[in-house]
Amino acid sequence: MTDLAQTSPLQEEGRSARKRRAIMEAATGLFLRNGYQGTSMDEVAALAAVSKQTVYKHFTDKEQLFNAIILGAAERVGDFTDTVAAFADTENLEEDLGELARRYITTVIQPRTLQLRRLLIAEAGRFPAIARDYYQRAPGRTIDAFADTFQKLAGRGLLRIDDPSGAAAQFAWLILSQPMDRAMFFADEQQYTPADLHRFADEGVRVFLAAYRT
Amino acid sequence: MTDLAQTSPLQEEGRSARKRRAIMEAATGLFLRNGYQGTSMDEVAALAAVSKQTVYKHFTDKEQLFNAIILGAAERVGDFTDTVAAFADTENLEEDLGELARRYITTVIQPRTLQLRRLLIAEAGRFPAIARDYYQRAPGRTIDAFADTFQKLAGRGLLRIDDPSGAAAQFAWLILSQPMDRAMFFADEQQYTPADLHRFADEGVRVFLAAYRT
Amino acid sequence: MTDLAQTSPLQEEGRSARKRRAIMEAATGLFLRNGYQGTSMDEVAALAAVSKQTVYKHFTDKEQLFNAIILGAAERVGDFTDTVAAFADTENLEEDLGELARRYITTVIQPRTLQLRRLLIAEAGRFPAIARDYYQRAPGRTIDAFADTFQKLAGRGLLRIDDPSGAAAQFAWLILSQPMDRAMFFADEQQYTPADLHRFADEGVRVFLAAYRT
Amino acid sequence: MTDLAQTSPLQEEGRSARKRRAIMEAATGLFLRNGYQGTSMDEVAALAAVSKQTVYKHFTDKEQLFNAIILGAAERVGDFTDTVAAFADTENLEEDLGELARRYITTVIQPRTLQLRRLLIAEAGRFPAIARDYYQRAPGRTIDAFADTFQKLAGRGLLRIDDPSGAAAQFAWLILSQPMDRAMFFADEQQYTPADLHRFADEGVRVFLAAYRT
DNA sequence: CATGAATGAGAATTCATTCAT
DNA sequence: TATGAATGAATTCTCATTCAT
Repeated sequence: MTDLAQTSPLQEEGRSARKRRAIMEAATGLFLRNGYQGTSMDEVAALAAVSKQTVYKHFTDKEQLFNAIILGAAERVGDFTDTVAAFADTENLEEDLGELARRYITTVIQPRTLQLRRLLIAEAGRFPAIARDYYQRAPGRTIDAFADTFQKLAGRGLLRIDDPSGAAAQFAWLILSQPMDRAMFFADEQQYTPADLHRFADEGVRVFLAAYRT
Repeated sequence: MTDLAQTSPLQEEGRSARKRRAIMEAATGLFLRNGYQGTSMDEVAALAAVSKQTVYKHFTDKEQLFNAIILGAAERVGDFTDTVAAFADTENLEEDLGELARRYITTVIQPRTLQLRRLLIAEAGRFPAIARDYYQRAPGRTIDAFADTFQKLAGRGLLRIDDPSGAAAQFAWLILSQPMDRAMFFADEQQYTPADLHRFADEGVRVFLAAYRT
Repeated sequence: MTDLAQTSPLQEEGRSARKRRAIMEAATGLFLRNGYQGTSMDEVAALAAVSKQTVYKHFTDKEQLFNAIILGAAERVGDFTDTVAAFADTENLEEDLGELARRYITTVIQPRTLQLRRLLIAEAGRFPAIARDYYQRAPGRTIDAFADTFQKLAGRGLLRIDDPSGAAAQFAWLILSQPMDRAMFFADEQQYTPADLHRFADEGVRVFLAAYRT
Repeated sequence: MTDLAQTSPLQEEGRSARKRRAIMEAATGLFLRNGYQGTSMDEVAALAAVSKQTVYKHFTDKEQLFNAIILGAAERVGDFTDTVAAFADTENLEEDLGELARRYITTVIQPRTLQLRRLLIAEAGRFPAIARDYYQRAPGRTIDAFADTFQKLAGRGLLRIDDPSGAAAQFAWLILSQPMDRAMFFADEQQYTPADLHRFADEGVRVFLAAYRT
């Protein structure tokens, strides 16, 4: 009876939606690990424990499945813009920026995000539109948020900045580049401890403030 | 032996070596453009204008061919270490570092290098050893050279640096990150003019010196 | 029964019969356009807006569905026998035969009829029984009617005919062959205007009468 | 040694050409019997006793194979134009035209030709270009030859003809229609004896001459 | 040694038909 | 009764690799 209840029509999520979710989860894992060409529809169906037909009924073809997977994964990438915007009101520039940087790098340098990034770079030739899309959203949106915030801080006389966008990009990469670059080339291994990441954040903030603080 | 002598007695490079080169050139282009799985041995043979058997005579299998291609392409990536080392004797820190940065970014941000980088990131899961190898050499070696040079400059009292490796990495990425990141996601399009690149170099140098100059 | 009554007590045609009709209409169009193998049960169900199960409830399998479609379409092919029989009483042989021929060709050379003919020829190997059946009815029945009528006209001394069946077949094909043949090979295009068809009819009648009129 | 001689390089036809012929023969039989969709590339390879790869190396895809088969089969359809042209000099109109008609129907009403015709009609929707092509050549070319010859005979005062093309078409179909039509709907069975065919020819000639002889 | 053919598997996709709900 | 899912095979086409000539 309990078992039956799970599949009963009273559930909010129907059989169909459940299967669709199973397919997406399976495909996400496989695409992220093995890439587009390295993932077969058979594998997806098997891992999702559905028939190939069901996969094809939910997603017209492999390309559409890939698209859906990427969009889904990209959505789940944490949104950091609000946090960045809030920082514009800081009363303690150095400390708050340090804290922001630490949270930023900790958010971005996560296995899922890095795998997604690697996958998109790998498939940029085959799926230019998807790559472009992702590029503009992550970390593009966050960098834009930084640019806005830096401009406000410049308005408050706390920073001296000519080109907020350029400065924001410099800030972001000062913090992220080293672990990100390493992660791109080391697919499987564990990468960095939180302490490591904090150090990158702190060093990046130090350099940034040396150049841009009034 | 007599037979062979008849066919190419005067050639400096035997038929075999010539064909090997043809195969490598064909495979390099194809792998860089289409990736590992996107390149078939048939295509390689056809583009090199040799038979498939010849390909397999020279390279045991597709994996070995890929290895050879990557090593070959990586070697051809410009060596910048001497230039960096020479800079340790500078009499004009700001100007010379600016010039160095401009040459650095111009060297690195080249289609071939970028394609190679994308390819390696794409195949990092399938070929961890190759990716690791490349990571440590390029831009690793150049960054090491920067680290050495920055330490010498610190010794000469021109810079104030605790962690030369970290500072070198920051320097490199301050300059390269933005165009590099963009290039990773935009496979085909033209990317940046020399003037654009110079601006990245100049801005990077400015920030770096603000943080590290005595 | 009570339950059923609730769902459609007033309908003349039950839900079931309506769906059956929808399936047949959908299948007819698809089979005629795309052939037997070119039509999938999925398409049929989708176009008829019913579930596949419903299709299978009404028609055991694809073959039976095809059979039903052909029979239905063949029935709808215009019956010309009465018109032909009436002509036996003509008082004006040449003129009435011309008129008859014009109506004959106009009736036969119609998209639906031609598509059906092409379909049956295409599937004659797979469905010999159906093809045989259709062959004997259309235009077989009409030709038989012509044979009867020609014999009567011979009895009235208006024609001189030894083999009424043969003469009837000659008459029919003298009129139909050219546009029919063309239509078989040109699946999509518009074929002939009414004026064209009338010319074929007139020319056919002229030749026929030259050979068979007393 | 005898066996080896068959495959020696001294043969005019190389291995490759031999395989190509084997594939075409196999495919011709299968396509003619089972149609385009009813024939699988696996079957073709198996019947030709070659690997699927070999099939695909000779013919890019199924469509191209089909094209080649049709062209080959259409070429082998007997050319009747010379015979028809020679008839323009006849000294014995009725007898020679009868003889010509008998040879004509005997040539056309042959299993291979009929199968090819049925196949082309079946696939006219999928391959309009091929169907059009065939239509214009066979029996189009022969009918054109009849038209030329009839015109010459009219010039010699032996026939009275306004529209040579129309008369030629009438002539051809007067002779062919009945067995052709039957053959289209009866895919497998034996159809007509030579005597039957001669009767169709004679009757057709009789009617034609009644209408067109001076 | 090098070319064409073969192998044997695997990929994407589709189909007719049948369960289970 | 009718819907979505499942089944299981088939189809077109490609691939890496290996023989045979």
